[in-house]
Amino acid sequence: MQVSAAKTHTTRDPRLSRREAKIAALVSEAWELARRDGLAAISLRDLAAAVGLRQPSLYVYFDSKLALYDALFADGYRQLLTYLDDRDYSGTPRDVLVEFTRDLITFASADAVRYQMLFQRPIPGFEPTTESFAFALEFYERATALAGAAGIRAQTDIDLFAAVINGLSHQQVANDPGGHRWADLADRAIDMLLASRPQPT
Amino acid sequence: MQVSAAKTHTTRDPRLSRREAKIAALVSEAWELARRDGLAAISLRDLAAAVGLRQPSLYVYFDSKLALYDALFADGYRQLLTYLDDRDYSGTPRDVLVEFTRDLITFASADAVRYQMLFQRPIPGFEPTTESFAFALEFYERATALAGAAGIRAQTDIDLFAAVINGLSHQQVANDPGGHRWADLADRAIDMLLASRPQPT
DNA sequence: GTCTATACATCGATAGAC
DNA sequence: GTCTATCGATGTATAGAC
Repeated sequence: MQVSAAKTHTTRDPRLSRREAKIAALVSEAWELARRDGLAAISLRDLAAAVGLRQPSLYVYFDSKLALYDALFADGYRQLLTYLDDRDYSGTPRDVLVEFTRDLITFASADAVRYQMLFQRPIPGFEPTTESFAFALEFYERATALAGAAGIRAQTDIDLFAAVINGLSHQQVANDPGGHRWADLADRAIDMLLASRPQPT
Repeated sequence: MQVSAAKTHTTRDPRLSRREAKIAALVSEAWELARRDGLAAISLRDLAAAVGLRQPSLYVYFDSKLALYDALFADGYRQLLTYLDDRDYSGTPRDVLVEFTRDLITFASADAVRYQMLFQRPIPGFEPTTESFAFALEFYERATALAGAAGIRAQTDIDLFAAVINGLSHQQVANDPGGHRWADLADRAIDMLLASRPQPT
């Protein structure tokens, strides 16, 4: 958990990789602070202190506070994609979709603040950059691909699917953080979604 | 919209009611500011200026900023309950539940910030007082009563119902504010929920 | 109830030395 | 790349006159 990479690609340049390691440490500490005080309440002074720097030194690594949020956004989605990579989905498309749903709820439930950042956008004035948003798109493509394989293809079907996944995750995070009360409803939820399609495949 | 009452009961004392009118105006202006800058970014200076006061004068009406948030929380639920009161639900329990769901999504969609305050709790450190939370409980009782009448009574059924309603509202607010793309899915959502119960009534 | 004045903390960001 | 020093803004809250 919380393992992060500052960039997608690796590099051999020792100067660059040291910089990236520092950025990764800053991002990791920022998650820590956000879990303690809330995302919006992260203070650059606290963050700097947590890694043994003074606050102005952070501007070497982030142009602004919004740039830090952008790094968190990208990092969160990178964590999500890695988490999904590490799972191997087997079985019928229906079973795969159930597993995927359960995993997603579990991932959300493991870190409320991260869930907030990825799916609720609670920072007024923050919009992810195109680069960071690409990770979000990658996730949505994977999700719709799995749903499509199980027969959820019409736009209204996808809308309803998205709403149910989102609702389950939210209830899990808000009312039973770290638990699995709503994650356990994943199979029922998928079955009812599949059964509700106007014209079955 | 945004019509608010500072207290549930009315009073004949002209001094008290003037005070209440002022509080209501402050709450209404606070919603306005929150829609502009976000809930967490409400500034007491701005709020005071918006009603022709100086910032310290607000402390005559609210003991602290959290007290203002508490007033907003209570006001939002009062708006929701009033909104539901004004609708007359007729037909089968299933039809009533569909209407209720649609209304809820519409209400949420009409004001993203209000939705945030009532259902997402985005202010770190803010917890509603028992008095204000009573309005929330009143709402949840009405919702579970309507769901129960349609046959949603088991805890897992209620959990799934809550997740679906919540997910539909969230998607509506986040992706189509003011629209009805997810509100239109209410009847399908209710039917699939009713059909998914392990043991039908 | 409203005001002025102010205390006091915290914040993001910049300038410039080293 | 890191630092000290500091700016300028903003924030909540209180004291005390009127």
